[in-house]
Amino acid sequence: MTAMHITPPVKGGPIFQEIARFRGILFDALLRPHNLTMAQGWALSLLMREEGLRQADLADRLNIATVTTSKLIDRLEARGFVQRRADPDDRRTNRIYATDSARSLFDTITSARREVDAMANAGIDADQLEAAMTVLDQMRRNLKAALGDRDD
Amino acid sequence: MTAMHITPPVKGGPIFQEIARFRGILFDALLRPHNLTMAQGWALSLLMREEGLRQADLADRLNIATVTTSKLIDRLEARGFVQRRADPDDRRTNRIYATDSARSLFDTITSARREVDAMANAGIDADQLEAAMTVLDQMRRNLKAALGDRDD
DNA sequence: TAAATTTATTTAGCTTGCTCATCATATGCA
DNA sequence: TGCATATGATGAGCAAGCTAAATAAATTTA
Repeated sequence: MTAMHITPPVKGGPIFQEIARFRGILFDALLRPHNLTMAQGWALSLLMREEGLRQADLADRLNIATVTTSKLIDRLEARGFVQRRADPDDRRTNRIYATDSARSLFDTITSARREVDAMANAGIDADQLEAAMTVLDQMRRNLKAALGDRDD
Repeated sequence: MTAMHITPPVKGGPIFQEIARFRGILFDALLRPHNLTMAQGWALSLLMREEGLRQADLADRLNIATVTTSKLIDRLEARGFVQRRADPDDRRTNRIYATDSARSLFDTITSARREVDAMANAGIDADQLEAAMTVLDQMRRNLKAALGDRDD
């Protein structure tokens, strides 16, 4: 008989997808009462710190495609959290500004993030967590580089 | 004057979302020539190992909502990778079977996963990687528990 | 047995994200 | 100056998730 082949439990598995998804569900649930989502929260956090970003800048900061910012800003604008203003020096460009209504949610967003982190990191040693985050940061850089190498 | 408050670079940041998304883009690009996506690949991998899973079983294994499996299986079926068969003992239930066409892609899926892992893990010490994965596994369990606690 | 509850799947509708393609405007080079 | 190329935003269309709600069938309980 041939060597028994026990299929291993799919080494890496979709663990990154799962963690991201679980975090998103919890985050969204916390923000939902404020008519906000996690993705919108990340975008607003940025826009509160950097006034008048262009959509392309925002895409760059969030590591998403520029086309994705279009509809994201549509929704933020529809909810009254941002304004698009024409750039006086470049007629192609929009400058995005967070409204006061958005700013009033800053603490909400921050504490939702802390809450999700607390749930995720429960029972994990601080040093091990720190080391793991360092590894994750390297992964992100590796993957981003791999994405860049695709077309350029 | 009050203590200067320098906004920190958003501690955790959306690093989990970014890694998951980057991995997905690379994975999808590798599988695209075979008319397959990452999510479909994970599902097929499972269905090849466990014949005749119900849709709810599949959802459970993949940690996705049962409603999500519905359309996922629609697409897999449309591509000829799976078949839905009626369960003879329970008329509510579908049993899902991977086709030969799907089975012929097993190696493709496996090597795509290896390729993405290789890109992500480049230059990372094996022990550190192992330790990080252990931390991630704990995070996943924590988050899944937190999700379960929401309604139950 | 009949009614109430649970379970499996699906439909409807939303959000996020992608690729591919388009349009308008800037910029750079001959 | 004038054309070619690059850039900023958007539109169309698809995939994968979700929540909420509907339907049908099975199971439990009164």
